[in-house]
Parts: sequence; structure tokens; C-alpha cells
Amino acid sequence: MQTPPSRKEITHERILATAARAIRRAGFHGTGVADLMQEAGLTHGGFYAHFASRNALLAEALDRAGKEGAANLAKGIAIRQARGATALRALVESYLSERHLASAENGCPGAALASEMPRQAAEVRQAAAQRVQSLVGTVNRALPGDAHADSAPAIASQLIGALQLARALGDNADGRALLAANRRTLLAQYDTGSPS
Amino acid sequence: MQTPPSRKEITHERILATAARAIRRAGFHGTGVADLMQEAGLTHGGFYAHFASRNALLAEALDRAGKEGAANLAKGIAIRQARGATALRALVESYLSERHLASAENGCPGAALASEMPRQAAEVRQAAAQRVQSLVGTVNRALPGDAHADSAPAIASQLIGALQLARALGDNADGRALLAANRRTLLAQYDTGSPS
DNA sequence: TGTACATCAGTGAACGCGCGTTCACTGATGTAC
DNA sequence: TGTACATCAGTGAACGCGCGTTCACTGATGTAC
Repeated sequence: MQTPPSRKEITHERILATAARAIRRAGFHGTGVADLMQEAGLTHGGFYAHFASRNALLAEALDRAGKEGAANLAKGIAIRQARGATALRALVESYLSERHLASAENGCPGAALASEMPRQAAEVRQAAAQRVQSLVGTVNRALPGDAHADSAPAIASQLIGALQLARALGDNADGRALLAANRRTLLAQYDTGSPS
Repeated sequence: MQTPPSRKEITHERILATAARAIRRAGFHGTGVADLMQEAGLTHGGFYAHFASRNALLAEALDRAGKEGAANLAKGIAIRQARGATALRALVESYLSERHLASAENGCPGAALASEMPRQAAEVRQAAAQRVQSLVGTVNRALPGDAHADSAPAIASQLIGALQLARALGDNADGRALLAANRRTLLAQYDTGSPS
């Protein structure tokens, strides 16, 4: 049995949750200390009582966003599996859903931030590498045990790329068509043996 | 026969070429007017004689970067086709080359900037959508005439996603392994009928 | 070919603004007796 | 239970800095005669 969180821990948690959303909405560069603290209902001066620096926050927030995105994805997968979908189909349809296209803020930080990662501070890039490995692992767990070792990284790449290209086209007919083409292709290639 | 470019046109061209490299290296947010002009050998004051605003420059630079990236890709494809590779194999091996992994500055702006696109001004996003369509078109031209209509957008997504994940992992063994897995998967799926 | 002048590309100082970070302070919380 | 005091989370003003943009000016280019 753990001790209840202190007042400071509760606030820290609130800043972190706010930041995890902010980076996916506005990007690393678009997430400023003052705006963030205001969104969390605080003034900017208190920030440095909670984090060593802005970069330290970004690294922590990326980690948090990854876990939150993974949890949301797991929820979507569970619903689809309960309806009879295979693990792989449930993953593809959840990740490449129109819901995920529209709401980057609650989705996978990889899709929302991937191209900014290489330009971040070392501590952020380290968190980024972990998030990538984690996504590949999630895909791997949705594949049958005898799947080729290349399949998980390849599928993870396509998932992330598809969402990003669709978002670059916009949340419109073009974007949704690109998303749908990716869903069909992935299911045809990796879900052939299963009942639909 | 066209008139030779004026002094101003030559300078404009130099700023644009510098910017096309800068956005792929430093991102949209990381490309500032003063730094850019200095890199082009000018002072920042003259910028607004050439571009209406920073956003106007970013849109033009993205366009330029896309054309330059496409030209570089075409070069890599031509070399590999001359050595007997199929069009698709030449495309996959060029796009997912370790050279492209290492030098984002001269490569595809989609891979370098995709996740920043949705957060840009309307004029930049419009240029971004065109670049995406252009990449899908390039992939389509490398596919046999009877290929499924979904293949080009799916392959384009995987190409962009693979390069971004590899770069997020870093230009190291992990990044190169992810790249290689994507190459093998794509070739096994779309280049089966061809001689190696 | 040479001089006088108009054009115009590029300079550099200045602007208002927002950023990340620091710090002296306030006021609420919690402990000691 | 009540008072006195120490702790500590959060406030808000201030810092130096770099940003995008403007503008009066300079000096080179090119045209007119």
C-alpha cells in the first residue's frame, strides 16, 4: 500500500499530463513553458520547482505521451478483438482509424512528432528511441508467433508513415483515402488467413 | 531563348536553395530569417525584398526541397536500373539507402518534415499536400501497370515512415537494422517476380 | 568614350514581442508543544 | 484544542536573448546623352 500523493506530486502530474497533450498538439517547438503552465492552471514561475529544464520536461512528456497513446491503442484493439477481429486486424484498424487521424493530441506521439525527434536534445532523443522500440514491440505481439522478424518493424513504419502522410494531406477525403488504402494493403498482406 | 537571370534573381535563387537545405536540416521552426540570410552570405534586412514573409519562404522552400529530393532520388534510381535492378527495387534501395538515412539535408522533405506539416500556415500545408501526391506518383510510376491502386500510397507511407523511425533511432546499428528490415519486406512483397 | 543621373539590391540599426530561466516573496500547510 | 513557528508550493516581476519585420540609408549598376 503506497502513501497518497503529496500536493506537489499531484501538481507535477497535472503539468506532465498537460505537456503530454501539448507536445502532440503543438510539437516540441510549439510547447512553451509559460503557455503550458497557464494551461495547467499555474503561473510560469513555479515550473522549475518541478522540472530541471524545459528539455527535461519534454523527455518526460514524450515518455508519458507514449504510454498514454499505447493505452488508448490497447483500448481500441480490445474492443475490436471482442467483436471477433484478429489481433493484427484490430491493431491496424485502431491505429489507422479516422479517430486517430483527427485527434493527434491523444494518439501516438511517434506519428505526431517523428520528424522532430532527431533535432531534439539527447535526453529527448533517448526517450524517442524507447518509444519506437515500444511500438515495434506492440506490433510484434499482434503478429502470429511464426511471423518473419522483419514484419514488425516494417508494419510499424507503414503505420506511422500512413498517419503522417494522411495528416499532411489534411483531415479530408484525400487524407482518409490514403489511410484506407494503407488499411486494405496491410490486411491483405498480413491478415489473409483469418476470417473477416 | 530566355533572358539571363538578373542579379536579384540570382540572389533570390541562392536564398531559396539555402532555405531548402535549412528546413530539412533544422525543421521549419528551426529555420530563422537571420541565420538563413547569413548562411546565404547576406544580411537579414534584405530578406523582405525577396519574400513577402517567412511563411511565404517556407512554402517556396518546401516546394524546392521536394523537387531537389525527387531529382536526387531519380539519380539513385537511374544508377541502380543501369545495373539491372527493376524500377521498384531501384526505388526502394535508393529511398531506403544508408546515404538517405544520414543526409536528411539533401533528401526527401517528407521524411525530414512530415510531422511538422499539419502545424504550418495554410500556404505551407498546401505545398506539403502537393509533395505527398508527388511522392505517391513517383512510387506509382515504379510499379508495373497492373499493380493494385492501393500499392503506391501504401509503399509511399512505408518508405517515409521507415526513414523517420530509423532517424529517430539514430544513424547507428538500430536505425540501419530497421531500414534493412523495411527494404527486405518491400522487395519480398512487390519485387518477387523479378531477377535479383 | 565619358560624364550625370536614376534605379535598385543590399545594409544595419531599430521596433515590439515572446521565450527560458531566476529569484525574492507570499500565503497556505503541517508540525511541536 | 489551541497557539507559534517552520516548511514549502506557488506567485509575479525581472533578466538577457533572439525572433520576425520595418525602414532610412549606402553604394553599386545601368541608362541617357
